[in-house]
Amino acid sequence: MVESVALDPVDLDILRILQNDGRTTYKDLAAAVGVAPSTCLDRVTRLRRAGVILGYQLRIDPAKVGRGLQALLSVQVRPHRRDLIGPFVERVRALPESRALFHLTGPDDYLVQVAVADTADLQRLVLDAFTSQPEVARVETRLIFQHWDCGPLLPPGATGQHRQNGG
Amino acid sequence: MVESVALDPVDLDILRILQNDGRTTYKDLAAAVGVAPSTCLDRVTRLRRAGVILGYQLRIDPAKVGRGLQALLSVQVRPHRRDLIGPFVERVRALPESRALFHLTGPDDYLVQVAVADTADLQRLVLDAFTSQPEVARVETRLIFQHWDCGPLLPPGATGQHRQNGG
DNA sequence: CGTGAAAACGTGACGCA
DNA sequence: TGCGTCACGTTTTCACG
Repeated sequence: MVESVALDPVDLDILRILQNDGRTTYKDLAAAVGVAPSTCLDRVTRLRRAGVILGYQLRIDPAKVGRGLQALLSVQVRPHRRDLIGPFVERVRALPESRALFHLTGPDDYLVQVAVADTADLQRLVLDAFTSQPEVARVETRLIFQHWDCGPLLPPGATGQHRQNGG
Repeated sequence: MVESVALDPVDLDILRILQNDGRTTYKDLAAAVGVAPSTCLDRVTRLRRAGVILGYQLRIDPAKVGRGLQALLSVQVRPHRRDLIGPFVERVRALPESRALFHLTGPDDYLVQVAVADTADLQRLVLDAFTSQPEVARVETRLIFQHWDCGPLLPPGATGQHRQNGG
């Protein structure tokens, strides 16, 4: 089990700011959280080594790059055995249309978020990459009308409320 | 109206690299795509103004900040009227546990991805923030065993027109 | 779109509470 | 032990060809 890392209020502030703008300079970061730039650098380096910070990612508007339609595919993989679901997961992850993949409890084993050009492109994807596969028992397609990325993962005002469990 | 922007191979290369590491320096970017650093800066500035680049975001390991459990909530909002779904969306977006929110076709109107500490926390969230609301007709909770963020949004080898028949 | 220069920044070493 | 001050190498960024 992954365990929580002890995070100072300073760490939380840094994470919160970097979530809104990952290219914030250490100088601005330092001014915002009230410490020296070198301290910020030290904190960020430590957070990255601790695995709290996984990376910095660019957010792109899918519609602007010819992927104006998004959908969710609920997929049943039957039989649900390791030797089948492993390759299935890898194949789905390798699709350029895939954006996210969830392994879930419940009757629908997997949920795949895909971004395509249009409905014809979606049909092609479902037929060619999913229903044509022998291990795929069922696919249910739902279009995404609208999609919101919710705010920062850290609670906005919880500087210090975080459980700093010693073990 | 959202429209695809004409993207050079250079633009696509830049986007692809920045998606893997949003803090890549313009110098490294320039060396990777084969243009001058100032040109890279110009391209990125233009892409940001065109709305292709939405922002730079830090990726954080939820488990490391006390959010080791994730779930998907399928929510029916009835009646499905604007005056009800507007506030519902805003309320869900404001929850610190919310990570993403989808408005979908099909019987389940909304899908909410949440990150919580444990099952007790999840139960509290479902009861207090969802089933207690009058407009929420039904909530179905599915735990997320595993979650994959899929590769770059741009097709890996499509240096050219982004409208390309993949095979 | 590339070149070059100036300003700003990242990034360590060192000293202090 | 952790933080701040300082200095240097690098990067960003702009005007110009």
